Amino acid sequence: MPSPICLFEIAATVRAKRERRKDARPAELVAAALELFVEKGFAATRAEEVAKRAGVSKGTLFLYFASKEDLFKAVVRENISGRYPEWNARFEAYQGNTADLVRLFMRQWWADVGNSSISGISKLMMSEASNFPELAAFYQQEVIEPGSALIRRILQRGVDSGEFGPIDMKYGVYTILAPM
Amino acid sequence: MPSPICLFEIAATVRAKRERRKDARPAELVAAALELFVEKGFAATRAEEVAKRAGVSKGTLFLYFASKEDLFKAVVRENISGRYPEWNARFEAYQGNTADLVRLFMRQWWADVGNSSISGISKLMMSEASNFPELAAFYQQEVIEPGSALIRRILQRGVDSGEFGPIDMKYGVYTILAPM
DNA sequence: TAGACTAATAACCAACGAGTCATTAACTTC
DNA sequence: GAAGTTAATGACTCGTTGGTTATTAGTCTA
Repeated sequence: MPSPICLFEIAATVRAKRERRKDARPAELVAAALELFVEKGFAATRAEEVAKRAGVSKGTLFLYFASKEDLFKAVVRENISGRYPEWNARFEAYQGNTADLVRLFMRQWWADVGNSSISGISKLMMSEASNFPELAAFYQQEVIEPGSALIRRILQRGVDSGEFGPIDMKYGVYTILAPM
Repeated sequence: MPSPICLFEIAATVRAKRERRKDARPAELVAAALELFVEKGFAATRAEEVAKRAGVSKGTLFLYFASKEDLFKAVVRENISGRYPEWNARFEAYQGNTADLVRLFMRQWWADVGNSSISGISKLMMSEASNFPELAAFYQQEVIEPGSALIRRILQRGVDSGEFGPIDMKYGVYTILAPM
């Protein structure tokens, strides 16, 4: 008697059970977590659900991430703060005038973050920060501060080159950051 | 030896323990719940916390409300849908031109809802609707639909009296509702 | 193919929070 | 002030979820 056909196995994306793919798991888990966190919020997302969407068991999730908060941090690093080095490098290398640089920067941000599901992460932090002070502090120091610093350096460049008048840096940074 | 002074009893608002105030409890619980729901969201707010802020035990909360969702519904009724009858009556009684009525209506809404913590409830529903379909349906039918109906009647009045051109009602309602 | 190594799992545990209920004590009535 | 009524409590249950671990089974080497 032939073994019965499992409908799930027809889907191209389906994989055998208990497959060992150590190097692919973290990225897949982070991707699943991003989707679910944005969709339902951090607190409302169940660890087991993330695991299921990534095609593994809950135990496997905790094999790669020490806690749910740790998983969240990985999502942020992978999608936001991990991009700062590249952005910083691009800023250092830039040759044109600063007004164009500001425009370039904001377009880049929109393409990489604002226009995708990643922007949901910032909204998330806004509403859940009070319930997860640990994560709020992490986000502040890993995302907000480096981002502000980059903007400040760009503005300072404009001031130094005489393109911009002397700006109050604090307000200048907020002016750029607010629409984001 | 005189009994020691309890600092808490100095505050004017503090009340004796186990006070029996059946008629005041529901309103106090609803007020506490509104604060906390807006502050932390529905799911993240603990029933016991609401009770504590209202100065009663958790058991007392469930003496007056069958469930946490029921408490939420009471908050919505008390602060939003409960005001529709008055608003409807004011609309029926209104004598002037419809453009002014629209302005009046929006100012009223801003004064009663938009400008206070109650507007937090709508934001709340937006983000938590997917996790609490029961509440989403309630909100839709108790708040959104009557609200839309009222706006529609106001616009229809303008069309009937010849003040407004023939509007597509669906878009007209959204145009008013969106900024709210 | 036997055996070592380890990725993956599923059963398990502890903490927490919604909702319940037997008990307590504040009022009312006689 | 004794007895009856009921508002209020806090200790309890039960389901859920973050996190752990003993066991299972792929993979690699000899």
